[in-house]
Amino acid sequence: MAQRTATGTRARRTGATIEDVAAAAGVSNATVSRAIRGLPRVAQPTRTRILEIAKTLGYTPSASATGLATGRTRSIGVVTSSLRHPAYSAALEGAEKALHQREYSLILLHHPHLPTSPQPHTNLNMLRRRVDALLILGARTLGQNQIEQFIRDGIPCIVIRMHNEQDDGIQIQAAVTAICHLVQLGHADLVLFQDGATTGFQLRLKARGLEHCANALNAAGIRPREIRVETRSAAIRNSRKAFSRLWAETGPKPTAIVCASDEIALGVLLEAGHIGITIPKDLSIVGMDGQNLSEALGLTSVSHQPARRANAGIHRLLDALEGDHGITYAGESSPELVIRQSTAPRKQERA
Amino acid sequence: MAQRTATGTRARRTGATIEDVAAAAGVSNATVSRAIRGLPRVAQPTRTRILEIAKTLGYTPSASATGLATGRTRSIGVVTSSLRHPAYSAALEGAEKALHQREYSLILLHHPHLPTSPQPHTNLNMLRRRVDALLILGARTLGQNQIEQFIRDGIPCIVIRMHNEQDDGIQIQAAVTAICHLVQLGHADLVLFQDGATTGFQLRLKARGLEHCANALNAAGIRPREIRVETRSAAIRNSRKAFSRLWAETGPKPTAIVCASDEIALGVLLEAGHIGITIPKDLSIVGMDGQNLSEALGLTSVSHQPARRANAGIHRLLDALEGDHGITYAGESSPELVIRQSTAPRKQERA
DNA sequence: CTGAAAGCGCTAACAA
DNA sequence: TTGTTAGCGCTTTCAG
Repeated sequence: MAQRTATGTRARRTGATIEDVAAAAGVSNATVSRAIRGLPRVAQPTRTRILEIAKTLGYTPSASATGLATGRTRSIGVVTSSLRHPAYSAALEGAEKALHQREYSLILLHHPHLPTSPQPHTNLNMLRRRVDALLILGARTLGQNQIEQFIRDGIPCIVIRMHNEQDDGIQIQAAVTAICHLVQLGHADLVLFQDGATTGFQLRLKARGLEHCANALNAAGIRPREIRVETRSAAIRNSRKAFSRLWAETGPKPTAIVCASDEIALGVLLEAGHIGITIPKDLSIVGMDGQNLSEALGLTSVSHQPARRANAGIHRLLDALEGDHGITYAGESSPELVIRQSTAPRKQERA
Repeated sequence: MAQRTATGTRARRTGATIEDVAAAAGVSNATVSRAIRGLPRVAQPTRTRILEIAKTLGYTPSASATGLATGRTRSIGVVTSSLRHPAYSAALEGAEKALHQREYSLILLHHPHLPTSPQPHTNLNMLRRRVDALLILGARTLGQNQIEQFIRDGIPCIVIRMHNEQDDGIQIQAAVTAICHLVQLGHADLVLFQDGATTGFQLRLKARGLEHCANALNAAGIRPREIRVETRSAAIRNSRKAFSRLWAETGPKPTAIVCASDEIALGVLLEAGHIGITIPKDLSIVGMDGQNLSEALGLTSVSHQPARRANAGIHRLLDALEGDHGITYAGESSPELVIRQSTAPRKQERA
């Protein structure tokens, strides 16, 4: 029997220990340990008996003890700069699923990055001896130095870039995907409703080494107009206004619009409904990274698949951890187009 | 010096231990332990020196070792049935904040409840010896038996009810709040856009012991009409249709609408815009539990404040844990009305 | 195939 | 004020 009377008052009611199981089964705790974890050197009948007794006693190994003995906590930290943004939630869900499946636990840390003041590594320290590895949601969530610090401490890190960040390596791909879809539908007069922060589309194409893409568009005579929507506050309202203004302009109306976010798309949708424009007959709209909203609205959109990417990230992390090799850098999965009801071929009536 | 060469191959690079600090400071590890944790029986100069050395060495206590020694993991499990729903995200955020502030870590578990098949306590077991307590998001997330099981094991649990559940104890309060607001604005012809699952409003009032409320409404000649919107799929679209149908009816139009969810409100808003109804001049709309969306839309709404409630729940849990007393059952904070731009006094033109 | 024993890093009496 | 010591519950050699 385990001598449950700790050294004083620190007795805390705790479940059965490995010793209880060992005693009940008439074997040593070493054998129980092997049996429970499915390790080889245990006779089949012994194993069966032990497992049964363990179940009867409701035995669950103590994470702390295992952790102390093995040096691994079997838990992974997930650091995110947002819990409200749907894309981050999706990523979190993807990570949770992978972790749960592989029987790791997920330690969540919300670490919003205030643009001002390079806040010190606040309670990131808390993670140091608590997790085996780190999944970081958002490229700007942790500083490069902090990440290197962790890695130096033997904690592997993977960063999942999110689309709403300055670093638009993903966003630009998504825009290209959306445009391709529209061009295939015959649209030529496109306008891009961009997030206020981003720089010119054509410029970004080139910066990303996608000149061929820019050239192709030019060759086809397609030169998307760009409109900046201030999204810091009241994205929806600003988007409505921008669309209203656009539509009031003289000259030919665009036949398709690509929106840099769900909010922007919603604003366009609302105003279009108000003006009496029928979607997608009169106008095609593509949203971006549509989570719940664009599905509910029937909005065609291109998704960055945060859930899938975070999921894959966790698997890479755990593979590295368990295989004792470095992290493998699988190619990021590219944005995926989900076609719903807001896009249609261009009207050919008076072509 | 800590003898870092473990019993064989299990050497895993790990940071400085308490012994390293003790050796460097020329004291025993017991003293270091006291110094670091701010316990009393340490001389001030010694403490200062130790702290400094600890910092230099980058010492962080091992959670496993502390856990094993104290019997408490200093981490709390948060079980949620949804990571996508904004209200759950908000609750998660609230919980995370409280936990972080009190230097606990949050172990996240996603446990969607499939209505079918009473799934066994899957990997809930994983939590058993990993957390000191449990915060459960959603009344239907865990079975009563599972919760009792945990409590029997010495793991305190608190359940945070969420508004989108059958148990509408909160939802009904919210509806009452919304109606009061509208009545004060002079509205008398209200309609409730309800979630498909819920039962009659008046009935629920009575079931909740709110007869006086029902009576007051009757006395004032206010008898809200109720419309069920199927929200299982395409809530927004269904809500649009329902509103469109309502408006096409002959007879007097309602002057205000209470919506049981954001999606429903959005549907109404979209269709109202389409028909050419001006909000709030022609029609007042109140949403529910508006997270990001209703703010962006300028929708007046009543919030269940999941973040605040989860936050408070965590604090109660930790107080109980640290004070070694039971959980105190503070009254749930009631729904809060947030007035934005979608409600206005009833037009008095032809009264 | 099984057991004995030595830790993992920290805490908390108790003694000094 | 500080040190000594005995664990916390589990893993993992190394011997049987």
